[in-house]
Amino acid sequence: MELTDPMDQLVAPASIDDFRSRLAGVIDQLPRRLRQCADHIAANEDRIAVSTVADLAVGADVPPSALIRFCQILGFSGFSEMQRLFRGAYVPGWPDYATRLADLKLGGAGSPTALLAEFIEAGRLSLESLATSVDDAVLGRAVAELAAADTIHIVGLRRAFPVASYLAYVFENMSVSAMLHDGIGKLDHRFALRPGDAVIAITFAPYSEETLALAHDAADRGLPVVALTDRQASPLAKFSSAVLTVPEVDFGAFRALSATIVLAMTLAVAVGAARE
Amino acid sequence: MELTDPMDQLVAPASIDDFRSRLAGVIDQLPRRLRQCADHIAANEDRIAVSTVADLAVGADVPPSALIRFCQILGFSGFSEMQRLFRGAYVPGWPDYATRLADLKLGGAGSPTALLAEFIEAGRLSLESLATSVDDAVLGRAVAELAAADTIHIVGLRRAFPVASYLAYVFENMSVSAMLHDGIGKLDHRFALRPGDAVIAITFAPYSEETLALAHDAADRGLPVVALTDRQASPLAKFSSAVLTVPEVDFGAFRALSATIVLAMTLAVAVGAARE
DNA sequence: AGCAAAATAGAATAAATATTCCAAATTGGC
DNA sequence: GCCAATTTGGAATATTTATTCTATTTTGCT
Repeated sequence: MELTDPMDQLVAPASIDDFRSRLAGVIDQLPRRLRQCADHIAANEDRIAVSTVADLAVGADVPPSALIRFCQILGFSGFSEMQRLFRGAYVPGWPDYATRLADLKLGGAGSPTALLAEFIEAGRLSLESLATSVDDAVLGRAVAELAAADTIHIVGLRRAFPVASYLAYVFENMSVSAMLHDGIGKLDHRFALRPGDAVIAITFAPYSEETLALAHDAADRGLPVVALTDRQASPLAKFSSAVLTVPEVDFGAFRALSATIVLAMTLAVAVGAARE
Repeated sequence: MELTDPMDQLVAPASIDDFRSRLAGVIDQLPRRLRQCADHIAANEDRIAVSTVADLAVGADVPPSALIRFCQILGFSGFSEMQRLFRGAYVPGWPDYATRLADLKLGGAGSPTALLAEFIEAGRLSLESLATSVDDAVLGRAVAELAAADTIHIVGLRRAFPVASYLAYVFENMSVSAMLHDGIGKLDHRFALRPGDAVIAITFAPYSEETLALAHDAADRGLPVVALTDRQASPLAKFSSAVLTVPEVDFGAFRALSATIVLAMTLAVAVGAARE
């Protein structure tokens, strides 16, 4: 085979699909060693992002240099470039997103329209990421627990308050007995939480003391606590029976709540439906 | 914090769960920089396997050495060992958003995950149409008017209340003087609205009387009123100086606020930026 | 079988990446 | 407001990892 075919050299595959079709195009005119590379790579596409040349070479049972020649035949400059494609394709857009937003300095932000475009993009990505990250089993458990409860207590302050109030609104519309704790009358937790009730606690870093306290209190009394939070290691996780995490992109101190609101709405509507 | 606690040094976390609980155990006794590492790592667990120290350090906004110290506190010998753990457990999530969404829908009509898929889709559509439907000129005018105001009055009840409270939160964080009218003390409009102030009114069909009344009142006194509503023919349009419409896609009887929240955030951040 | 063209292995080198270390800055206790 | 202890940043270094190069082997052709 002609290794220096100028056609192949010109440009590297720009997407995984591109990569696949290019691989399919050459695979059966490759000599033995390179064929081994192709086979092993094709069979282990999902490990390219996290492997070294040496790892893959051992797997394919070829010397490292063969693997690199193989990458070059596909149009990459070397293994690193191919790996970059696979690393970047995984949850596309996320890697440099936080950085991009961070670069958008508040003072230097362009027109409101440009800002809007950024936030729309952030919201879109958050929703996509929500789709792939939600744990069906946990969501199901959360719905079941809330559906079985007498009264649902909702607590979420500061940044989480809009979500909490939205939940309260939807529950009310569905005639589900719910109580929104807004932290104004701070003493009422202990009297309001009754056996048979359940709690939805919403908080993001920096976690609000009052929210944690109420959730803690409820857990101590054996009530189910559903957590809507930003990560598994959240302090809420310690005393929650179901932890739902929402991957949301921050902008400075601000957080677009698109994904959180959508998840909250799902929870509320599913609970309402389950009660009928 | 004692960095050389012998307990932590002894053995590296053996699993991701182990890692998470160890992280949760130390996270709130870490000093500033290390705390940043912890936050960023926790929020980007899924990228550890495919990132370099430098990448993550940039994301966390710390020097690389801080990140490595952080890994060591968790019990690893360094970053590489931590990465090894995540590479082993790595299962690529791939850009299979579409597939995943389809799977969710298949969860069976009525199941929480099927619902979630529908809401995510509705949210995405709303955001996309927001991008194309916003009138730059109107948005610019709204920002200018609000930026010039002394105090910004925010009114939005029922379904719109989460958006209003979100605006109030963001303004507060940006030290913009704002007042959230929650309809509890209904008499105060007339005394609160002062010359030089401006109003953001948010309402969707069926339009809330109180919101319209406050907006009307403000317009009568010559204050600028920015409307966030669902269509140009909204009753708010009559007495608003800038009408921003949000094309929110309904799913059944329910409306997600994804696009509305994003537009509100843009407004708030742009106003905050313009004030500096 | 003999020759030219292509392919290969592995050692040598280059590049990238991780880690250490210590002077400087910060924090907390008094 | 000072001192001791802790934390931090970044330059220097060590290590790992990728890539190139070339002598050697294999292949395909006559």
